[in-house]
Amino acid sequence: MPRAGLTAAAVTEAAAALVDEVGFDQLGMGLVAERLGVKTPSLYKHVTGQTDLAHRIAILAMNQCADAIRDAIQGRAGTEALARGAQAMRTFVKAHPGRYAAANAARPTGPDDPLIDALNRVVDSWAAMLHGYRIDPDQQIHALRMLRTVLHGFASLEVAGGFQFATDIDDSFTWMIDFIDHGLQETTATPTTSALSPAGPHRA
Amino acid sequence: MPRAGLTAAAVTEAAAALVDEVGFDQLGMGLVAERLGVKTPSLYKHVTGQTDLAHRIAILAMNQCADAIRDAIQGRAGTEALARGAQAMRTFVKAHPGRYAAANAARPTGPDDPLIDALNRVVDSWAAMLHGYRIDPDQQIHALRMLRTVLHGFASLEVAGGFQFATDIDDSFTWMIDFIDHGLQETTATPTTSALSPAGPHRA
DNA sequence: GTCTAAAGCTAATCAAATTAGCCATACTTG
DNA sequence: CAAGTATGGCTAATTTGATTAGCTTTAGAC
Repeated sequence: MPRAGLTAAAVTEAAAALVDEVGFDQLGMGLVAERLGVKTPSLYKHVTGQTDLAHRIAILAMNQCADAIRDAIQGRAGTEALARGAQAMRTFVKAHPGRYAAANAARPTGPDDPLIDALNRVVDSWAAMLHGYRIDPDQQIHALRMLRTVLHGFASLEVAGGFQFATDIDDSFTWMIDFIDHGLQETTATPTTSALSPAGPHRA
Repeated sequence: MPRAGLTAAAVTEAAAALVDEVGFDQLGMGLVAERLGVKTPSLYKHVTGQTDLAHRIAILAMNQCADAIRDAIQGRAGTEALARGAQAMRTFVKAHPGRYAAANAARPTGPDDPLIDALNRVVDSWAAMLHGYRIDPDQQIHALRMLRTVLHGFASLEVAGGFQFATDIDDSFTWMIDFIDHGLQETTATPTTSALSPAGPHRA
């Protein structure tokens, strides 16, 4: 009986492709093994178990996502970087819903978990996109978190089928990014009244 | 041996309390039964299985969430309604992370699934909050989706521990809501350039 | 006071992940 | 090139947890 020549990376890739097709909640060792033309226990020679496998999918996903965003915003800044980066993110998630779900479910196992690096790569991309705007340093962190929130929230809702039967999701997405873009351009502008804090707008 | 006097609702409540404590991914029939002082198979007299139970938790969660928001925005409108509704949402999710996760994982089983009503109740609350702003009818849907995106995204990231070790999450949240509020107030104002669409700002 | 539907229980079944232990393969080294 | 060894993959066994079968007893209806 010939050997399959598997590796941890190969198993992870196969599993990632699987969850993109059938959904992350359908991940199973049996399905992965079948897809690789191998018996289930063989997988344990490459990954320690299903938990480990899911974790590896998450790391793969975040690194691929970070790559996609980096490529999209190459050299651009401000409005254009925001628009392209956001679109790249959304495109990635739509193409790979399963591995994105895996990434959402994953939790770092320790301080030196490679998942942390992968997540940071994505966040760094968002931060790079914000550099084009003249944002008060005190507000940088808030703007960055808003960006994460919006992009993650949209991707998450879309993958989960939250926007049911709607055909104009694309319009809503571009509208939303426009909204953010305009707001960011005015973040350093004249103060008005604040919704939650009596002090003023966009305080830190 | 006396009877426990269970009911589908009681089982669901117990399970919801459980997942809020140990996390939705730790939901198990055994743990729920133990908490109710009953043997595992007894639960099947009230729910058809673990899938059904998770679904019921989701419905409970969304209805409770909708109630909390409704109470928070009682009679208010515009900026104030936005601020209070958003806070109510976040407070609920922080207090009940497990059932919120259940709601995220749930998917309607059909057109008359009560989960749909529950979800709609929440969305209706967001819509009510927007009524205070003078938003172009064509843009209402986009603004509503943005609101969903932001509130879900923030709650989701926070529950998942996405903002690690940060102490000023509250500040970021209020900042973000302020940002949205200001943008919404200007949505009907003078046009500028658009990030993604050549036509103009905030188009439908 | 019986009678019946439903609640809980024990015991059995099933599915899926995981572990144990065996054998063949493919490098490695003399 | 042959022998040695670590590793990949397999079959068989174990474990855990959900689910089902079938029995027994309770609690409300008549």
